[in-house]
Order: sequence, then structure tokens, then C-alpha cells
Amino acid sequence: MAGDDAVAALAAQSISLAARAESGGRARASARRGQARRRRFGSRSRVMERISIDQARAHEGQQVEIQGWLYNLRKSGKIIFPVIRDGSGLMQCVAVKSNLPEPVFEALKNLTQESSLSVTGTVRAEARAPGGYELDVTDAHVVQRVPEERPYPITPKEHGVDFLMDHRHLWLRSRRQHAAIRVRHEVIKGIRDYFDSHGFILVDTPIFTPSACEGTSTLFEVDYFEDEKVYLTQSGQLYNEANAMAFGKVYCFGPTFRAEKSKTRRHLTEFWMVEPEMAYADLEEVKRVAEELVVYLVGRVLETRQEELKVLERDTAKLANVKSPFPRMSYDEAVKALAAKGSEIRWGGDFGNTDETLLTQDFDRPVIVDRYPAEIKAFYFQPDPERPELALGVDMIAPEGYGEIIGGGQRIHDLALLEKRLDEHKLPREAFEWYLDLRRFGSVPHGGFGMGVERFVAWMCGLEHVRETIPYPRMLYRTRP
RNA sequence: UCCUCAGUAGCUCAACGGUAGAGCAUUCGGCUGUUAACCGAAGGGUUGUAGGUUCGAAUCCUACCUGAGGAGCCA
Repeated sequence: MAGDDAVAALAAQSISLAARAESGGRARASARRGQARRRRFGSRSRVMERISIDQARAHEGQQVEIQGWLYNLRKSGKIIFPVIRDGSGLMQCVAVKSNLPEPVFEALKNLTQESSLSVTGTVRAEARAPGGYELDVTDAHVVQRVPEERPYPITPKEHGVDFLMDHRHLWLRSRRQHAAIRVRHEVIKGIRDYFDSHGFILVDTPIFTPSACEGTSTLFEVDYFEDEKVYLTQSGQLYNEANAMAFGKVYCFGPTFRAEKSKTRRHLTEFWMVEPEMAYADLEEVKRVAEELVVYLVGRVLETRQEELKVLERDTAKLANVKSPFPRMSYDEAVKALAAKGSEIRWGGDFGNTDETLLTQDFDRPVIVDRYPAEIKAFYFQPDPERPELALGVDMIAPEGYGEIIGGGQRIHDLALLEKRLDEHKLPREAFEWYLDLRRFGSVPHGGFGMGVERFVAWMCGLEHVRETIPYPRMLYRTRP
């Protein structure tokens, strides 16, 4: 109620401001103020419903009000077509000069892009309108008119990456960005639904951490109080292991930070990661859950976000192939396959981006690779019992060049072995005492994985770069807006 | 950190050693079914910065700044 009053007051104020700019607009402004006042007292709310554009279908033939922003305006003399967006969709409106009070028609006709306004009118099915419905305008109220001295910078034509990134706060209003963020929303919701319905408990891990998971070179350092240094987390995994020993099956889900000086289409310095961890789980169970999650998420996006994928011009046939079982291979087999394809990889090296693309090019779904050389993996991986030089780690590589979307594996549960590994990696024992406790008090085999949300969403959307999958991307040389 | 490419009107680009131009955006005019509408007109520039070569530099050279793509590293 208080919100409505505030909007009405703002509308009245902005109309009087707009009217001052017109010559002889004083009487009209006063008339408009009268309308705004009647709205405040709700005299019209009984006959007219305020709807969001995505509800238009259910209000065919009815008089409704839409509150939004001017997305585009096409003029043809005495008939104009303002396209309004309200966050839920786009609605083409039709304003005919002969059917409207002169000031209303003139205000609409001269409106600038992204000016905020509310329009009232009748919803009508119309094949010529994008979306299938349009609004025959009977009244309109401009809330704020964007002044022409400084027009909205993002025009309907093309723009470069630098310009769009500098205007990210406005770029989010565009259709493609809207679609990508909605797919992101669906993926995040899907992740939560999957884990919540499979016996997992959300137990979030800290963002400020006292020490590194895997060495300090890729951590952002933060000044804490009294000369203390802390770091922004790059993984919740160590805490996840403690949580799994407390709750059985857990997941954490939040932002993570990597101070890697990576400058590619797959990297952000701040990105979201979901990390499940399961007590009594071995490598095979980790692989099973990872695959089931991915199949579920792809199916869900296809089911609920067809409109968005269409806007993004995503070839959904490629996503429809993503079903169980995923092809699986060992690191050994992967290296052989890559060598046969002409890669320069040698046993013991990690896969480069071109290697990842080569590995997946023969498949229409993600590829699961496991049992990597222990040397190129973190200290906490359980060794393969048959070949101790291998770590029971697993990666899932998405098709179409989207790269590694999941990394995980089985963790060391033996105290002596874990102590040995800490020494080998020259990690300070005292910082890991609490972590070692997990092997002292009822240690069990366990494992889990991490999935990067942005890479997954980029794959779903078919985007060239992960920067469009997060509202405000943080990258090597970009921290604004 | 390294390699490659690019900085010209608010935006996207052209001009490639000889007076800086187009489309979009903005303003004005026209159009009653437009679909990034269309048609006509106007305003809009220290060509990223600093040096250098030249009669003359947006254009050639050097350094720097900014951005993009890639490598390594990673989700």
C-alpha cells in the first residue's frame, strides 16, 4: 500500500516535470495529477487489474494495467507501437491517435527508450504481435522520461563487448541477457531441488578461510582484524568433509574465488560452485551422482526454458542427447585416444583446452574421465588401490568445447596417509589439525565433487563466454560495475 | 606472465600518406499495422596518450595506456 502511494506520488511528480518542458502544458499536467490522485484512492482498481506481461494470455479481452519500461517504439503517423518490457516479458502496445486523449498520445509518441511508464488497455490476441498478444492502449502514465540530452546508451543495434561490459547494469535489461540469467536461475533451482530430494542437507562453508586448500598462489588475500590475514575461499571442500561426517550427505553452494590470472572465455575470478560430499561414498558413487545431476539439470532446462533457449538461438537437439549413460574412460585411455588424434599430450600431463575438446568431439554428451596421475592432483585424493600412482579423481567434460564442468573424487580416509601427503606437499600441519581430526574420529571412505554453475549455464545457453551467465562478472581486468 | 589483434561521432564501423564519412541513437518533418519499421533533414570529432619521421600523419615508427582472443592454470 505504501509502495503504491510512493509510485503514484512519483508518477504525479514526474508528469508535472515533463509537462513543464512542454509549452502550455500546465492545464494538462493538472488534469494528469487528478488522474494520479484518483488512482491513489483506488477508484479504478475494482475494474482494472494490474498484471505482469507473462500473464497476458489469461486476461484476453480484459482491461489491464502494465508497469514497465519502453523497450522500443515504432511510429507510423497516427498509429504507434510502443513495445513495453516489465521484466516478465515484452508486450507490443498499439496506440491510435483518434482513440486517445491528445496529451496521452503525444507523450507516448515522443517517449524515449527505457523511459518508465504504466499503460492501461485491453488485451487482444494478435498474430502480428510478437508473443501473440497486444494491448490496445486507452491510457498511459509516464513515471520517468529518459531525457534526450542523455539517451539510453544501449540501442537496438550492435555493440562491442567492452561497451556492453561497462554498461552491464543496463545490459541486463536486454533480451539475451534476460534469457541467460533466467536459465541460470533454473539451473540453480534445479541443483537445489536435486540435492534436497536426494537426502542431502545444505551446510554452507565459510567464505573467509584461514588457509589454502591447495597452496596459496591462487587465493585472494583479505586484511582481517589485528594484522590477521584471511583468504577468500576457493572451495568449500575441506569443510564439506567435516559436514559429511556430521550429516552424511551434504552440499554447499555459494561463490568461490580464484586469483588465477586466467584470461579466457571460461574463467571468472568470482564464480558459483555447488559441492556435494558424501560419507561412505566411493569413486563409483561420486560418478553416478554427478551424471544423474547433470542429466536431471539438462532435462529440466529443456522442459522449462524453451522460450529462453529460443531467444539465445540454442540448438536444443544437442542438449536433448544428454542422457545416461555418459561415456567413461580412464586417464590412461584418454591419453591414448588423444595421442591418436594428434595431441602432444604425454602421460603425466594435464589436459589442455584443445585436449578437452578433442576428447569430447566424438560424443554427443559429457565424457567422464577418472584415475589421474596423483602428481597432478591435490593432496587429499585417495590413491587407486591397484595402482597407487593414480588418484581416484574424476572430471566431467562437457561437449561442444565447454570444457570441465565437474571435478571431484574419493578422498583419503587414512590418517597416516593423509599426514604423509601433507608433508609431501609441504603444507603446514597445524593448519590442518582440525581436518586430520576427521580421520581420527570415525573416519570412513568418502567423496564428492564440485560443479561450476557458470560453465554449466554457458553450455546450456550455448554462449561463447561465461561472463554472460552471471549478473556481474568479475574477471582478471574487470571489477566494475 | 607470455603471444596475437584492436582503439576514429553516444554506439557499430569506413577512410590506409593529401580537406574525417556512413548506419544506428538524438532533434525536427512525413506516414493508421509497424516487426532491430520506413522516407526526408539537422546537430554531433583534439582519430586512446606521449614522442618521432614527413612539406603534410587517423594512416608510417617507438613507448605507454585500455580492451579483446588465446596459452599456461583451473570449475
